Parts: sequence; C-alpha cells; structure tokens
Amino acid sequence: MPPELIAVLIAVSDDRPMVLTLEGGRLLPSGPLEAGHRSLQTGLRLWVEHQTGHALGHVEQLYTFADAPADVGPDGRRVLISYLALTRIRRGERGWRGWYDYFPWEDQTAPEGRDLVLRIVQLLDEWAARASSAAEQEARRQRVALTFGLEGLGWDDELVLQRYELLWEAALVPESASPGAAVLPGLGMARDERRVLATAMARLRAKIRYRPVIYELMPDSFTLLHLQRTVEAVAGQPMHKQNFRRLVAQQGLIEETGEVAPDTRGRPARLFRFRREVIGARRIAGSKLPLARPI
Amino acid sequence: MPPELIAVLIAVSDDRPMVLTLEGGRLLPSGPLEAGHRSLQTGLRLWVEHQTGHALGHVEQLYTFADAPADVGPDGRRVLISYLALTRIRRGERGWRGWYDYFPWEDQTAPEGRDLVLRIVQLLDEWAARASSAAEQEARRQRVALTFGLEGLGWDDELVLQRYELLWEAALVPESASPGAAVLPGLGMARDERRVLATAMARLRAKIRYRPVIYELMPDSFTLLHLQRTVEAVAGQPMHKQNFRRLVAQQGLIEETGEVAPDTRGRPARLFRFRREVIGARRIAGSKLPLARPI
DNA sequence: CTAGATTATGCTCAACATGAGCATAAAGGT
DNA sequence: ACCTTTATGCTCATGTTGAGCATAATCTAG
Repeated sequence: MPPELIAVLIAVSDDRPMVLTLEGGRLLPSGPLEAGHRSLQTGLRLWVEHQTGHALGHVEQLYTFADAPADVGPDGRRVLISYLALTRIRRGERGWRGWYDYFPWEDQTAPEGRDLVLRIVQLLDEWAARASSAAEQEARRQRVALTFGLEGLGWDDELVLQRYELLWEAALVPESASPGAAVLPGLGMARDERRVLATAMARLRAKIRYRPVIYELMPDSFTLLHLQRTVEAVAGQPMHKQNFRRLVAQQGLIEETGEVAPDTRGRPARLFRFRREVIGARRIAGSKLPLARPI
Repeated sequence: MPPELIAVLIAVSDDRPMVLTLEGGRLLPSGPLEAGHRSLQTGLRLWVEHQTGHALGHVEQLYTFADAPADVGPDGRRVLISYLALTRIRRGERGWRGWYDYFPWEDQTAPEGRDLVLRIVQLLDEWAARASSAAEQEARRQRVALTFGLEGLGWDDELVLQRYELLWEAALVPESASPGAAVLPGLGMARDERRVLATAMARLRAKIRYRPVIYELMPDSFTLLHLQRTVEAVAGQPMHKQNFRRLVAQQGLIEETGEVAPDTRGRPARLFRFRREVIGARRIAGSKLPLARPI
C-alpha cells in the first residue's frame, strides 16, 4: 500500500476558520501517492483538485502518521503524509465546515468555549482520580494542568493536538477506543482525520506568530478590525485592540488603499491591503499576538 | 516499496556537533518500515539499534521526502521519513562525524567559516549574473542576499536547507546534477542524505531557541561556559557571555552542584546540573541566543 | 613574590518591546 | 442634541535585549 497524501485546507469566512471536508464532514481530501506524481506535493494537488475542484496555492507539509498495528489491513499499513494549505473559499464550493464544530473547546474567544473547558477539566480531574497509582494520578493531574492552562499557567493555543489526545485517552471523544458515557460536544471524523486537523490547527496557530501567513486568509482589502478578528478566530483568543494595531502598523506589511469600509457601524474604518512586494524582500515576522484578558 | 525511516543522531563532543553516519560517512542509519513495527518511531529505533548499536532516547519527526521521478526505480518511488534524535556519544562508538565537515560554511563562529561565506557569495553572484533574463538575475540576487544575510539582513542560522539548496542549484556541491568546476569544501553524502542532515540542523537550531533541548546534549554536570560553547557550536554563532549567563540564570532550569570545574585555566568555574524535575512542571523556553557580533 | 594572562561573575545603561488603559474622533440612530 | 458604536492617537509602567565596564579568582612566567 503506497503512502497516502492528505490535505487540510483552511479558509476564514465571517471570522470563522473553516476546513474543507468530504463525505458529510467525516473525511479530508486524500489519495495515494502514485507513480505518475512528480513529487509529494504534486500528488497532493492532483488529488485535492480531483476530489474538490479546488486548486491549491501555497502548501506546507505537516506530519507523517502511521496506523496503529491493530488497524493494519491485508495490504499493509496505512501511512498518511499530511499537508496544510491556506486559501479562500470560492463561490459555490461545498464541504466547508467551521473548525470549531470539531473542536468547540478550542475557541476561547467566546464564553461558551471557556465554560466548556471548565466542564472538561472537571471530567479530566475525575479521570485523573481513576488512575491506579498515586503517582499516575499526580502525573495525569499535571498533564491536565499543563495542556489546559490551569494553576496560573495560562491557555496555550498551540496545544490543540495534546488536548485532543488527552481527551481521547480519557475516552471523552467518539473516536476513543471505548468512549465513555460523557462524550463532549464536537463532531467526530473518520479514521485519524481529527488528529490531522488538530495538527493543522496547532501549526497554523504557531505560524501566524512568526510569519505573516494570516494575509493568505484575507481578502484583497480589509479593515484593521477585520484583520484582528481573523487572527483572533485562528488563535481562538481575544487580543488587545490598540496594541494589535500598533504591532501591525510597525511591521509595515500593509498599506492603505485610500478607501473606507462601506456599510459599517460607528466611525468608518480605513481599508488596507497586503504589500505582496515585501514577501521575499526581507525577513518578516508575524503578529506576536498582543493578548487581552478574557472578557 | 515501503517508506524508509531515516535518523539523524546528533551529539556534541569537544564543542563540535557530531552526526552518526555509516559507510564511511556517506549514509545515515535507515531502513524500511516493516509490518512488525509497532509504529514509525519503533521501526526507526529498531533500525538504528541494529545498524549502530545505539539505543535512542527522545526522537522527533522532521520531514518526509520523496525521490525525484527520474530516480524512481523498478520497485517504485523511495519515500523517506526522517527523524532527529539528540543523544551523547558512547565510548567506543564509531561513525561520528562533525556536522561542519559536511557544511563548513554553516560555522560562523570561526573566521574560516566567515571567509568561506564571502567566497561563496562571490560564486553565487556570478551564478546570478549567468541567469537568462534580467528579472531572473534580480530574483537570484535577492535570494542570495536573503539566505546569506547580505545587505544588513544578518546571518540567519536556521536557513541551513535553503543555503544548501541554493548551492545545489548553482552546481557548487558534488551532489548537483552537473557539478560545476568550483566545488566547495565540505563532504558530500549519498542520495538525499545531506538534505536530511541540513533539515535536522535547521530544526535543532530553531528548537534550542524555544525549548531547553540543549541539555539533552550536555553531560551531567557542566560549567556555564561549556553550556555556552555547546549552544554556539549548534547555532554556529558566537554569543555575548554575560547576557548568556543572565538568560540561563533567569530561566531557573539549572542548579549548582556545589563543585567547581577541575583542571581549568583562569578563575575556576562552578559546576551546574540540569533540573530534570522542571520538565513537565511548567512550560519552558529555550535560550533566546544572546548574539554577539562576529569577533 | 609580582605582574600578566585568563576565565568567572556582578552590575549598569540605553533602546526597544509589551501589556494596559485613557482620551478623542467620526459616523449613524433616537 | 445626545447616545451608541467603532476608529484612532497617545501615555505609562514594566520587561527584555544588546552592549560593555568593573572586579574576582585562579595559574604562569619572570
């Protein structure tokens, strides 16, 4: 069985990060590496275009997964080479789903997400208490505290995969080997797809901090608030407005279009565009995420 | 043909970063994924132990490569899943080579490395001038400036792979499709191994900035200067001594052993050890590399 | 025994970055 | 005219970073 190529296509629409899925949201675009493919990336592009009609722009390799030995079929082991692609939704495309539909606890901008985390931590505390030895109990508690930012550690938005795997072990998600009684809200996916999605979310959240990739998700022109809302949606965390603007301004990556946003409430906002020229011209940082306290 | 697992084992000895090789330094430990392997990592561990006798500690996946279509053999395409492992050299082990033997231009702590870069930039300028169109010439020049830190951009120690691929394109390394007359100093390797090594170097250089992985490369007890020299050796850049100590001290990751380094010149230095307990207890940063100007 | 030479270690300073919040501006709606 | 809403400018305290001065302990050469 040849390795399989699998893609996580991300776009942001109405301040919601979206992922392109197949089969009612249970699968991601994927297909086996074939002899005719010129490279891994070309193979990936062909499969995605064939299955979704979406032509990919910039693409980045994520991680290579292998099936657990229990799942090894007659043709051998399934090896998944995963990719992240940032793009924009095109008119009439179907299959886009909000990524927080799959990971509702990852949205810490809304009170629902924060409440959900409180409930999860309770359930995980019970799980920790069920460990056989005292040492294992303590180890579990420390892991919960670390991944969910308890005890003054603060929420780390990049620990998406670690949180998912903890929930998986605690049998709180439908994919778990023997899901417990309390299954959390959040759609499941087939096979390993939700782990692949979690990996993509973590990588994107990490990347917007040190590369200006957020602009790949923006329309041609946008207001500063729109940009902030997009970053917040991806990071799942609210940010301080004035500091965000200061940061974006001093990076010099955008310029005014001279126009003003239409149909807005309040004082009209100036429109900006990304300066494509600067890419390549110098080394550039992303947004360092000026965080705000949860409201 | 099943995917192949390949490992870059790194250690630091006498302030020189070393890599574990086979076949006279031309190969890295590797072997195909087999049905009996419980996971990719287990497969990798088995192969490395079988081929080198070295049991691996912590391991991290790097990148998955595929052969160029021209190199696809009768059994199909070769897919390489690469890993980085940090370790220490054990007594009597053979096959360890200095990584700067393969990438001499990556050592910017020594004047030889800096002089070599000057020569390389000259050769690349000529290569840029040989481009067919003016636009392509300009694009090449910009790429050279970016990857080699010209025009006030500063040397970026993480661009190991980008520099290697640029030299490859300019036919300045023995692996190039048609190596030119001027082949640079630096050992070549078989197949894609030198690209894998470059990827590992870049990842390690990036990682010591935000995770305390440098301690995986240190002996049980060490002086602050020894720690600094190790970081400098990995990063290939000199650092400011006092600032380095301030940084390390404020991280609270090490503690004094109470002893003093033996057989030292100058004022004797206190010995420190890494506090293994703090791993997992909190989220911790690496060394932010207080850089010094090239001397 | 003393003057270097050599490495260790403590401390200061300026420049800049970051988190927080006050204040004012410019729209639309009642 | 006033209130609501969003945009935008500015200040302030604190922390981080790059650079370098000064002093402390050791050894070696003369």
